[in-house]
Amino acid sequence: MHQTAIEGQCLDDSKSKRQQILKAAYDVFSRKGYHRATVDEIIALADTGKGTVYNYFNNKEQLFYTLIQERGEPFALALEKIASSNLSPAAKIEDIIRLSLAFYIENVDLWRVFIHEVRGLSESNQSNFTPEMLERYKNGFQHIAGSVENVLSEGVEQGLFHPMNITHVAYSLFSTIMMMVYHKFVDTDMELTVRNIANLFFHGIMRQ
Amino acid sequence: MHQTAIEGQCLDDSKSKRQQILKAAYDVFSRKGYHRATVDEIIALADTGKGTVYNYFNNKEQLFYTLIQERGEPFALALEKIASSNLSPAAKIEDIIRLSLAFYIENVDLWRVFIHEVRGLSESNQSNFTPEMLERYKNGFQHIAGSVENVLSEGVEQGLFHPMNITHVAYSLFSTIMMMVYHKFVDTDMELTVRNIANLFFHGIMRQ
Amino acid sequence: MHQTAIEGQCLDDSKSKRQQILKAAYDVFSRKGYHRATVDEIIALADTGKGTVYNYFNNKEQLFYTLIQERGEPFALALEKIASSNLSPAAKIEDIIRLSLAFYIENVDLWRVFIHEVRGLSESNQSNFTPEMLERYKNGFQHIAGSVENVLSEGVEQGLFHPMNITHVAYSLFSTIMMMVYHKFVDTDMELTVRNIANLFFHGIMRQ
Amino acid sequence: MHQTAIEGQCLDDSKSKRQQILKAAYDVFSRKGYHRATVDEIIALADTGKGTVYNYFNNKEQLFYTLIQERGEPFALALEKIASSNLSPAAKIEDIIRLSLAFYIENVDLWRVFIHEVRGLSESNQSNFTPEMLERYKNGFQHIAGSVENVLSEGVEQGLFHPMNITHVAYSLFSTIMMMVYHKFVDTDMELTVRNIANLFFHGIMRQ
DNA sequence: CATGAATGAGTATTCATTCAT
DNA sequence: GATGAATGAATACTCATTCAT
Repeated sequence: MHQTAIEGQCLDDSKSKRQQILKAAYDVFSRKGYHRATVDEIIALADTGKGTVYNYFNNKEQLFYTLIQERGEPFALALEKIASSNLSPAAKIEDIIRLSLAFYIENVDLWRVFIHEVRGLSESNQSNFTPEMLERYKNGFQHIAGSVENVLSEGVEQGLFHPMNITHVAYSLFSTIMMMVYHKFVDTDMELTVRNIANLFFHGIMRQ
Repeated sequence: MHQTAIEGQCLDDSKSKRQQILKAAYDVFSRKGYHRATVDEIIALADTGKGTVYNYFNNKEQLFYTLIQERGEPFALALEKIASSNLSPAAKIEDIIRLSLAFYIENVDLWRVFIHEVRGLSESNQSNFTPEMLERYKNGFQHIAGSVENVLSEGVEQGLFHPMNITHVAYSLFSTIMMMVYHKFVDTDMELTVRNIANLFFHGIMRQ
Repeated sequence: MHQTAIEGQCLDDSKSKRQQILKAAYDVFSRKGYHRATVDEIIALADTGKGTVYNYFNNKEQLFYTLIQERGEPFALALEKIASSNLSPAAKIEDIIRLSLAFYIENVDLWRVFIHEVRGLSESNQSNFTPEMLERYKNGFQHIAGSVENVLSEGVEQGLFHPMNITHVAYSLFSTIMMMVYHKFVDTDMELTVRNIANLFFHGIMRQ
Repeated sequence: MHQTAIEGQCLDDSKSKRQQILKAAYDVFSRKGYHRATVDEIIALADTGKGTVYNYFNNKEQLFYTLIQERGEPFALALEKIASSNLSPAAKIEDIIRLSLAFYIENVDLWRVFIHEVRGLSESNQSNFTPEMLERYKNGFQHIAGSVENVLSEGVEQGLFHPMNITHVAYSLFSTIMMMVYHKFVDTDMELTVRNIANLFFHGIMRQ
């Protein structure tokens, strides 16, 4: 288990232990869901000792949420960047669809677990999440949906979109995107999928 | 708990035992999710003995899926009835939205659990489900979505709807409906919600 | 593990499971102390399944305190009976010494563990002890010492004993008794030990 | 934590490291008892690294017993000095009571832990204690009690004290002293407590 | 010498399932 | 059929100890 320090990669070694664990945890949580995932399986995959996991994470729950956080934050930031860019609202929506598809394809299993498990974890909070952080997590992609709402709002103001309940519509878009990934409906040509979703979302199914 | 064995009510009793268990199971599974739900809590609520559960159901898993089946089947049948009615495709879609909203409102928690759990079923199949049953469950609302696909198909043929991938669009509709319920976005005036969803689905967000 | 129900002792069987566990727990706790004692060893000795322990007791801690309670209560009652009898104070003291010696000889190891562990268990109270009960336990033999205090008080009032701090003296007597047992100083002729302790306690070491 | 290795203080430093650890260990063992005490907490208090502890002590157990030894030896020596002084037996006893009270007040928590833990040492002897050392420890204050026995013996020979089992009586005295400290019965005016104990010990409770 | 990251043996506890009554 | 006492496999987590730097 102790690395026979042959090569000179020792510098990032300690850093990589944590990364190894996170990577393994991602695998196992995605495949098994939160409850069926066992720490034993994670350490077997991470090729590490059981105690090491608990050196880096307080408990299974925190390991899980660290994973979510590390994966979700860059995505949320990228979304915000699109929303505040100079593109037209319609172009922004297309970009958002494209980015979201890519993100969910990468994280679909973990995200599904997250969306499911985040309920029912409020009380048993021994993790060191501040209540605010927990709230943020509990709202799931609410934070993420915010960016879309801004774009929709912008489009309505410019008279490009119909008046609407922007929150509902934003969530509708995301639910469709997640569903497409979830059911493996995404074409190998992702651009095609982007256009299909955008089309449905922009013009609906009805002729004229 | 101990039946004061007067008489005559035995038939009723044994029948209702099963129903009591299913009702209790619905409550507990909905509130706790599959893994956090315990047989102990279910029998406490059902006011029955632990062994009795195993007289009617092979195991916890089968109890869960029996629940799904008993709740889902009437819904699927009602959908089929709408799909094969004489209404216009658009009117059918509206009826389907209305019916589905009502169904998910009634079953949101259990269904959420179901959608989640059905994934982890492939690997550890110690249950006595035939592969076909499993397949049917794994497809989740596939059966249900079929009815919508038929309506969409009909609309496209009649030139009322744009050409589209009917499967994708059908699932998109359902994902939006479920999301609306899931996030408690449904108005007290349900009819308003029905119209909003139908509007978005028929005409999209874009003006003109 | 399931008893091949040959004989007709089935009636007290369920009762005896609990008793088997308590007996085994007594053995192990006495020998190993609270922390070194393992549930595994207890069940091995009790010839029972691990779950069975948790059917009867909430956790290791409660198992331990149940033991203490079941052993200590009869002793406390017997002491009270002596204290409120018609004997002379001196005769009561002798009876108390005799009874206490017998009790500690029987329970020395468990009691030593108890006296030690009772500190530091106040906070982690997930057991279903009421705070009052816990307080009673925390005070150790305070309850028990009360009976002796009453007898001493009586003797002082009758002018038989010197004025004294009755609490301190009562505890002194018990500490001597426990120490005698603890160090296995008790003669095979217990009556001799009783007289020796009583002599020291009544007249001290100094001539005249 | 990281020594800014200036110089010259290395000798002092390494010496004080050991002392820091012993001091911290005393604190933690006293507060938590042997089992609940963790090496992690000790090093946090000692402001040192985990490995350092194992440079100076073979293991947790030896750290504990080193502590006992370093604290107990000066006390034992002081007792011997009193015993072999020119004072009268009664005056020696009073001095011994005074000294012992002071010692136990200072070390009550650690000593309580020690008295308790010394029992569980026989079975699992993976420590590097020689059997003789172990025996010495197991006898607890036997070494200490020896001094009192000598004084008692002296008093009996001089016809000042009743004939008695000197070992039992010596232990009785110590058990009372320890109990007084243990239960925080010691007056702020310690001299009063000394006199009370001496009185009880010399003359007993009975009038005449 | 000092350090602390890595380790894994050891443990309490849970809970689905069985089976004798 | 109904029951629930008994069961033990499964699992998260702790913490003393090691060893490469």
